[in-house]
Amino acid sequence: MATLSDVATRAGVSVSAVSRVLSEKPGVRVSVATRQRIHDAAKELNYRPNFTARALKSSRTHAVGLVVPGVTNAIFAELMRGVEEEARTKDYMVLIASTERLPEGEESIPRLMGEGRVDGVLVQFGDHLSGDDLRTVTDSGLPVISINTINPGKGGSVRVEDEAGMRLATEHLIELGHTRIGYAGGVPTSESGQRRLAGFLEAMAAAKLTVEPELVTDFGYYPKQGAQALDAMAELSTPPTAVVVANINAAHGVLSEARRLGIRVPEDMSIVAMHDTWTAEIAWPPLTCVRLPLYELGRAAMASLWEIINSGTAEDRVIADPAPELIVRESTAPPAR
Amino acid sequence: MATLSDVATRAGVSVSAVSRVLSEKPGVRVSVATRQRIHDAAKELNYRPNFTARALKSSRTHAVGLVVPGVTNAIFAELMRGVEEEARTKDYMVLIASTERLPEGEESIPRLMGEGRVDGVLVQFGDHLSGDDLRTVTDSGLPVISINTINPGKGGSVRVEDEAGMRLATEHLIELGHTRIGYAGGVPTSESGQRRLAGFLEAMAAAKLTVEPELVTDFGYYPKQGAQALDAMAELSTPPTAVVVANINAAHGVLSEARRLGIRVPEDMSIVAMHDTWTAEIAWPPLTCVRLPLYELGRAAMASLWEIINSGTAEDRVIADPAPELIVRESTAPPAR
DNA sequence: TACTCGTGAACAATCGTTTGATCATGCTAG
DNA sequence: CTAGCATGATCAAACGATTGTTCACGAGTA
Repeated sequence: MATLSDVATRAGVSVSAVSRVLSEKPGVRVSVATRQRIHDAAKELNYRPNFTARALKSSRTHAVGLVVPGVTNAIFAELMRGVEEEARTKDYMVLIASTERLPEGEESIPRLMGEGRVDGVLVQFGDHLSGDDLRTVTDSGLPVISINTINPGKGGSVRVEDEAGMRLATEHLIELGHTRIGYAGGVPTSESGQRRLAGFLEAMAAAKLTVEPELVTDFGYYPKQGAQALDAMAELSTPPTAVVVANINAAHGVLSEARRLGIRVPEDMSIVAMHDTWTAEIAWPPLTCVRLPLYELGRAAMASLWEIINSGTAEDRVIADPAPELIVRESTAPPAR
Repeated sequence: MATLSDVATRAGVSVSAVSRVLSEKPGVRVSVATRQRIHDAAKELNYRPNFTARALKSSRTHAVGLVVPGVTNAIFAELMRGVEEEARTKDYMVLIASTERLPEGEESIPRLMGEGRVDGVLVQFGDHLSGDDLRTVTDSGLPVISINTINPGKGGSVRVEDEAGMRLATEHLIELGHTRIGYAGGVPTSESGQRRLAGFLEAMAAAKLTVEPELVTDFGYYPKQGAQALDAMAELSTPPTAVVVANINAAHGVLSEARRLGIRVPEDMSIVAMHDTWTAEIAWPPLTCVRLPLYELGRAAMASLWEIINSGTAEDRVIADPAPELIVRESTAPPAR
């Protein structure tokens, strides 16, 4: 690896001259001739600025951390793609820190943040939003953008229109003629989970439909928990004719469980799910979903983080463009009647 | 952020004393009392070594790059989970670099590697293994482990038993009684693609079955290309009664296309796919798959990279434990007869 | 001629750690 | 009583880049 001083020697100038020329700051006084020699030398040696040195001097690493509950799900993938792409335009790199399967007493989050490895952090706590973790993150003093959760401390947040999305999903079922509608939600402590439930309740109320407590579950966002939710509803004396599932991963669980129980979808029961990932299309029946702009959420999150890094200002943003959209596939139909 | 010299001041000793004590090198001569004071001071100030400074001095960043074709697929997720977990045990961080949607002339790979950001790189080029990219990577002088491709230059590689896996899949269909078996493969330039095809051909040969060229396609590993493959086979005068699909993502495409064309799986056609991800279970019918140890592949890749970083030795490894395993679900059945 | 001023470039300190070299001290041995 | 030595700690030079300050030189002005 060629260093600045290698280039300097080859060009016959001082290190500082090289630094100034190559960093292209406005207002540097260097003659055209030297400038040229420096550029030539740099090219010949294939010079690349050493990132660690630069980071040490400037205390900017040009890297951000992305803390997510797990990497093996399509929702995360969409989000991450957005983050990655925006990061690229900002000349940033993304370090993934998954909180999945963290061994007890694991230190990776504090370490990621405390050692000056990153300029800021994007946090999406999933169902298991641990108070401790959250505090570690916000207390670190690093710029933080929290995804789908209003940041309790300082720091901005970015989220999607969960309520509107949920309303869309619920209204779709109502329009189809369903009146006995179940809700399979996430754990109640999660903020976005609360917003989704609110959206469901609003839509039901607007249609003057009653919501029986036994039809509202909150097991969680994973396939197994979706299955659990369906089990709970199936054993009721009169099960719902349609279920709104607050997360597509859980919806996949609902689907397999329905198959196991001999419940036909959509003939016996309609299913509509939150989030539209590519897995919705490969499911059977293909899932009717509400598409939330996850990719855009990722981009916005990274953009906000960049802003707060560079200007110190944190804002809470709601990503409303594109608006939540209902994608009708084959898991919903009018009630059997 | 407290620095070494902050700690030194508080403990009333020199910076070097602190450094030596905290880095716990064997054979440092420091009195118990001083040692104690240093530890106390460090704790009180919540000292954490600055990563950039350390990296600059030691030219070790304790980070590795993971270059993958794309992040939005379950195969990658498995792999990455393995890499991540192994990295954690080695006290390393993982930087993701996706080659997906790289704008023309994008420099992110050379930059990732050339600027001393990472100590080594894990590369998995997918279908689009670009010669240039590969060269950039191997020429950089950085430790490199290539995943599923024997490294053309120096540097180790790590792969799974593609042939054996493919044989397993093919034999399953043969045992079910199929004789006219199609093969939907990846692009022919990929090494693992060649190995898979070889495995298929071996199994067919061993059973003394003929392989008609028109039944062997090589469109690629993505859903759309799987669909293409099925289209090509469906328009033959006598389509195959079973198809081996060299990648589960492509198999999902095959499945939807089959539905579109009115081909029932497995009644009209059996499908067996390579790779067993969670999406196999949510598909309809659930896909019969061959499970390759992708998670273990990830771990092994990271472990190998770590070795080459620390000892300079590169080895080519084949991950054979656990062995490829056939997971029979509902996409395969005896031929219609 | 002496002075100022603008220009182009070099000097040198700094970021936080690591680490070989050095030094002060008290003790043992000759 | 002093040379020799182990011990415990400090000094100081890096690592590679950035950046405020200084310097040398020639042109322009009084």
